[in-house]
Amino acid sequence: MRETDFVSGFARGLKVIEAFGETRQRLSIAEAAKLTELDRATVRRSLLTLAELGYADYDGKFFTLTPKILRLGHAYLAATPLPALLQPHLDHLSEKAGQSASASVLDGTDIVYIARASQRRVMSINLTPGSRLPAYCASMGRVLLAALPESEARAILARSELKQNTANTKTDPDELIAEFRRVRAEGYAIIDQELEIGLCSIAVPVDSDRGETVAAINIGAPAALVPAAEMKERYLPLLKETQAALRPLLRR
Amino acid sequence: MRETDFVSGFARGLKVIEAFGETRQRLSIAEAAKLTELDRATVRRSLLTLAELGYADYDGKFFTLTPKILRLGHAYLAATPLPALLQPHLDHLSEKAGQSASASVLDGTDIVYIARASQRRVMSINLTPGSRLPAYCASMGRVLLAALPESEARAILARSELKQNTANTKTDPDELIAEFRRVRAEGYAIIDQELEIGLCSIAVPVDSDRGETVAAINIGAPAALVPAAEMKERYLPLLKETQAALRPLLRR
DNA sequence: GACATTTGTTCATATATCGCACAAAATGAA
DNA sequence: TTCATTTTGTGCGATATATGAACAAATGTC
Repeated sequence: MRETDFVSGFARGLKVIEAFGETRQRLSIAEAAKLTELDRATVRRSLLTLAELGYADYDGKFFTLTPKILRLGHAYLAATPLPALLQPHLDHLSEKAGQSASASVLDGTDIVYIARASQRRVMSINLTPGSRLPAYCASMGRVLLAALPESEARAILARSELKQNTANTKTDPDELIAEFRRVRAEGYAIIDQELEIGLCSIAVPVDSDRGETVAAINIGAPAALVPAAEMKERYLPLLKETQAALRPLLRR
Repeated sequence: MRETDFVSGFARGLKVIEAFGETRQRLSIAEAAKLTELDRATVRRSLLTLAELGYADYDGKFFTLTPKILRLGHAYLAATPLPALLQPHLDHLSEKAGQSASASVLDGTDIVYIARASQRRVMSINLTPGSRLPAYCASMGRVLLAALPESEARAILARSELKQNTANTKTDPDELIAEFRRVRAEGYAIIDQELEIGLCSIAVPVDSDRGETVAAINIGAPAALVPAAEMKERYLPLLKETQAALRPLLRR
């Protein structure tokens, strides 16, 4: 790609949108400039552009994103066949298991939820399509990382912030790589309260008919109800069933 | 705003992202140019920029969005307190009613779902945060339009594609405006299979402590289980209860 | 209230992007 | 195959944007 095939004003604007997040619903020009490491004048122009287009509101001091910004992410969810294809299977899976079922794909060091059928809330955080979790400590993340060449998985771990979320959280890269090998060999990953106390989950890969892993699906359950030791016998058969049902549908 | 406070390259890029949607998961440069009415060279640069940043994949012929694009919409969902604040109330509402409960806001002629607690699937389409429905034929849409000055509501109707989805769908602007008056007076809207055969829903506004309508919440139910005539007595008290609980939480 | 900081805005100019026109390549029909 | 049509890639002049400094305004501190 040539130098001139890159629209830096566009790239800068996207960076500004991403500066909003978590606890940052309102950003001043200076704050956004600091977060994006762009010039204040540049950020100001991007924010005013967003406001002009209705993607942001501006009260003269702070900018906030408007729901119109959801059109952008929705373009993906509506445009990609995968979420729509997975959804009915997750519904079925969730009903049979009596627990929440989700599907996700990898984006950098995170997994991104692309579909979900929730039974009840067991996590402190609310997961919806678009939600992100660190891959290294999520069951679907383990499955997705295990599907990569080991060098790539290691590179992603190197870029990850390996936080000790709970006493159970594995944070040693070598230990994680070993776990990926086990996941590859046995075809599933189980997380026992590594992300959040009280939450267990089990995941399997979703493979296309060519054998490429295109996503992961999981079932999450409260540890109080379903001890980690029981996750496998209770849910793995259901997950495998769903996996098998999906495979012929995924032509690549 | 001055002419030079607008980054047209950014605006053009956002338009390109929105060109993806519904049945358009893969776009060639020429297709995207047609949809956006932008110059091919411009669209090409925007698409290559998206690809370079990892927001899109490019196989040399077609571009597809990647899940990274969800970061943009997620910036809103994570940044805005409203969805997180509503979610537990929707969970509670949904459990008490035994039906799906949702919350939405207005974006142009559409309502946009910002939170949802689903019990089981009753609609043919899958609704998640970011999903959009035409406002004129959705219960939450009626509530949100009713909250606007009548001239504004009429302007939105004029821009809407008033489609006859079912035999029940109201499409006459005057009839709709009259219905908005009733909604304002009585404080709720009921939809009896106007969007989809077999689906009823009832919605109320979510008002801030200053009395501004900031969102709408609803309960949807299969018409076979809950006839429209029963929606009010069964669910309106629950909705009103939730509405009252939310009001003091919404400081503006 | 006065001072020091931070923030927002403007401006001139160097730089990058746009859209056109044309070239090259791919596609499809006969 | 050939030819027509469509699609994609590229060079260039005209136009729009980014930059960083300077200034103005607002904010915070003592």
